[in-house]
Amino acid sequence: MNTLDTAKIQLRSAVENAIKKAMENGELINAEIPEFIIETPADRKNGDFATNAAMAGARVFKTAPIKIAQAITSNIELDGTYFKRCETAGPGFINFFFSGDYYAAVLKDVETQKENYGSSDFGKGKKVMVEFVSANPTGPMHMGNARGGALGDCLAAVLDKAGYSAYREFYVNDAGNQIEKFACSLEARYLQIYKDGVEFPEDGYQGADITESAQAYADEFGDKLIDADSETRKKALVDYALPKNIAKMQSDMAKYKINYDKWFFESVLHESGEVKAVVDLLTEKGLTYEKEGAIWYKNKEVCTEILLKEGKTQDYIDKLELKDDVLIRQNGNPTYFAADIAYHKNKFDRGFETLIDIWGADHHGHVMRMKGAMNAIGYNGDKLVVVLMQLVKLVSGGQVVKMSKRTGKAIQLSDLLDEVPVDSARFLFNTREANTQMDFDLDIAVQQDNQNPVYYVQYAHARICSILKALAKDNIKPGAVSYDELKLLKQPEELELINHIAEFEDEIISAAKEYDPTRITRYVTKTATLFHKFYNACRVKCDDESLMQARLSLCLAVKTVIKNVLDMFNIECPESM
RNA sequence: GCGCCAAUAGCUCAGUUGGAUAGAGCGUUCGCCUCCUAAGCGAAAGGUCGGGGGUUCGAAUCCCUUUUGGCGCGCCA
Repeated sequence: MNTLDTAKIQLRSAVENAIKKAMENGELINAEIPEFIIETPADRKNGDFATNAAMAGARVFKTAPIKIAQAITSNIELDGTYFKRCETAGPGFINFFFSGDYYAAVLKDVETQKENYGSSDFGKGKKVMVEFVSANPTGPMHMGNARGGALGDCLAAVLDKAGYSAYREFYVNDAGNQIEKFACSLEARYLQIYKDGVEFPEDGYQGADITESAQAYADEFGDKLIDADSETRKKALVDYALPKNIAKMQSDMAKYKINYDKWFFESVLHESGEVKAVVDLLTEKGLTYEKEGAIWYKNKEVCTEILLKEGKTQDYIDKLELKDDVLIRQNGNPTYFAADIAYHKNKFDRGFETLIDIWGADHHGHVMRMKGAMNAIGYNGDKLVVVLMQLVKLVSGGQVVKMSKRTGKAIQLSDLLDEVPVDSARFLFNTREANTQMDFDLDIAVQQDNQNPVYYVQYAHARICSILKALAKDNIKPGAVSYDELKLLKQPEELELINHIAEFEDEIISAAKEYDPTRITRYVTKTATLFHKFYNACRVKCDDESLMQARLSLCLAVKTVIKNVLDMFNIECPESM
């Protein structure tokens, strides 16, 4: 239990006991203790914690909030807690102020836990899979994949820190319709090298990468496929181009410092019969039917049931115009949806308790039917969490950048990594919540200065290291600091910084609960800000040796927090800049 | 047409289960190194929280309605 949580629990029970005591001595009428909250006021001059207990109790106690607040404060016992005093304020808030023991205890926590500070067993070791990026291997990765990569990787890191066992997976769609399209596109581009008037398929992939792959094959193997039959030709081209594309994705992800536990190939699901098996399973459950030569899944029926359970009206459901989905096409090939059901079943069967998918927001229409399908085959759809990610626009000089200056083609992830330092990209993509449209400012990302938040944070760390070095030169080393010495930290900048450090573990847990790693980049940026303020207000190197040791201890705590965040996110944490 | 997401300072965005005078960065203006890294800090200016209703002690936050933008409603993935 961290010090902050301990303090909250102490406070809640102190308030409840005070209410009971006030009822016993007749200052309040007998009633059930109302539900109340304990929160951190926006303005710290209103206390370190505040409760609305008096206002919340106005009705049951049939008394004005201010009078209830007075009854509580006159009966409250704060001895033995991390609080030194309380006061009533405003419309009936009761504000509580930490004692010096609290701040000292926080710093001792950090000192004891070091690289584990911020970690918790909140997740109880549960296995969680984060599947992210999963870009189509028929073409290069784009900006959206860059955002998804940073968000997914850092979300997994946050989950680990919060006590889950996170697993990173990339789903490679190396089968199905898009591979057929890929093949036809490659074939057309290949033939166009040697013949005039070869038509490009209407729904083919237009990208220059297809032309380049066809050309690369031609450069290496010449025109030997011209007279081959189409199937042989397409297979040869795909067998040549697809592994290259996948290898490129793998090297790009490695460059982006993302290490997947597994690259899962869709083709495996087809070869193993899992796709067919899941269709059979749905059929056994009476959830499929044949129509026009295809096998359909009763999506409307399944989703309607879910929505009714959620309390939605039939009228609402009717308006949605839910449709059924094809699982096996007229031509006998399974759809992406069929394979995706099999894939998610496979994930659950591997023992993952929660599946987190990071998808582009353009797939949101797919969420309900996927959860429904999980329910339909006997799993819990609520254990599939889909984090939707809105589009990202690349901006430079206030203008949206659509093309790479260097290549003149659509911006790719590899172009981005050529221009922007990896740490900068990883951090900046984690400054905006997934579900908001985002402008990625190229100008800021390439700057190695104060405008770039990642450098701002790193600078705070380097500054601390510099202080330590400067003091070491004078033979001053951080030593064992006593509680009493730590209580010398009384400046507002010192206390605000310690308050913030105390919230680290809770912040990680909140980020894990909300599947939102972006909270942590904001948290660590605030940590840096508060440190810089402290640095300007208080000198560490000073004549009072006890105070110096206390401040040194605070510096070390900040250093630990920043390092723990940057290490967690796989971002460099330099000792000098 | 129906649905999902968004709208907060000039710009980019925070704002916790409804709480006290709505915040930060950038930009603008003015300050701070004889002293541990000025890649830093302080101050000023900047707001109809898209509009309108409602719920209540109290709303940026919850409900209804409306406007504007992004996205989705395939035998595509």
